[in-house]
Amino acid sequence: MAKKENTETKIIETGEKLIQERGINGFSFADIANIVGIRKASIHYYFPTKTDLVKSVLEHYINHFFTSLDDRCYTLSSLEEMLTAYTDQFKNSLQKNYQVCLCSMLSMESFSLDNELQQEIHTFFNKNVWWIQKKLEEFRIPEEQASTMANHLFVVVQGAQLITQSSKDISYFDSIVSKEIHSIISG
Amino acid sequence: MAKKENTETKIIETGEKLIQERGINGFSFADIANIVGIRKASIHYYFPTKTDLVKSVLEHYINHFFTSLDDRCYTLSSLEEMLTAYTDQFKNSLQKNYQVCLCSMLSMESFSLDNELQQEIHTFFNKNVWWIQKKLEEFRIPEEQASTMANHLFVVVQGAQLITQSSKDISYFDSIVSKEIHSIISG
DNA sequence: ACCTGAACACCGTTCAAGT
DNA sequence: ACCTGAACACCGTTCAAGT
Repeated sequence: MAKKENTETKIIETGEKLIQERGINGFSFADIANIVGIRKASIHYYFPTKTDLVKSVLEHYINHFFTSLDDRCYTLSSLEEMLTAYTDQFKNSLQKNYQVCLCSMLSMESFSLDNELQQEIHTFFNKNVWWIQKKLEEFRIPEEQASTMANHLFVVVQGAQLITQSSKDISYFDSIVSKEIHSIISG
Repeated sequence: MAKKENTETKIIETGEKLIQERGINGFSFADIANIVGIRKASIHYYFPTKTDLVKSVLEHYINHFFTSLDDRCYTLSSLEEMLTAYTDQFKNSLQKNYQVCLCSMLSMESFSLDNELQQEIHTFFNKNVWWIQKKLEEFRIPEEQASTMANHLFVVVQGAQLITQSSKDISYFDSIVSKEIHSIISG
């Protein structure tokens, strides 16, 4: 499937990058306009309000997140590899100018979000925990234990991301996350 | 020591509350001016720029954080009580309109911060881990183990805070944090 | 010492006008 | 269908002017 590089797609991809780096209130339509090469008024033709843009960016992000994760896991066989593939989704973001998971950033800015958006982020978080738990159960870990472990790994990833923002030290993220994965594998 | 309720203090306290709720780019000087009861231009007499205000707010927050924590622990005897006193600092914030730790919010917005501010937040985080580690060592936990546990508890608290922002469910914060404290006490 | 209105370049948003 | 300049009320910041 060829990538459609139309204006709308360029706006969404630019918005995604800017939100992950700066947050919803940390960039302007003028920033997007400069990067995409149009005037800021033109953005409103595709997205009447900033909220509309955020909704499209969120949909694009969530879809890509799980698609690429499942694609990656299809080639893997061990639980450790699959959990690492999961946490690498976040590590790869951090390696792109310390970008954080889109939903992590939006979650901290929930005051600026309407109820629908807050609900979608909450659902994404639940889907994350659910995804990890199902993987653990595939490898014969009992449901209750798998649920606790999944919640725990997810929380650790979120916290490690947040701390990396000020430390700018990705090796701290690596160390804390791999310790967590190891404790799941061996425990 | 009587509390000096002058204009400067009111601006700092209002700024602190607004940053913890909305983030640095989620409120305006007009918001502060309305609450404090002055015109927005007057704020610049005390704080020439928004960065200057954030620096004062940060200093006020960090000082109060460790002072009230140590005051609290002075009356406690068990490790579990002291660790709970630590995590209650964050829980108490969440109970005030889902306010997050000031430095957690600022850390996610590090793009909008100068190097000095980023460094101060990093230092606050290190002080947190250090504080937990010292408490564990006071209760005869060996240094290396105490360091790992301290880092882990801190990361879990940060992640749980972030998730609470979109779930608006403080009992999730409670559950994940108390599970962590219990695993330290019994492990 | 403390406060203010007016001005500046910016922001998101609207809209009538262009192709 | 797609883009734009101009206008609106807002934003942080500056400054000359008030007490």
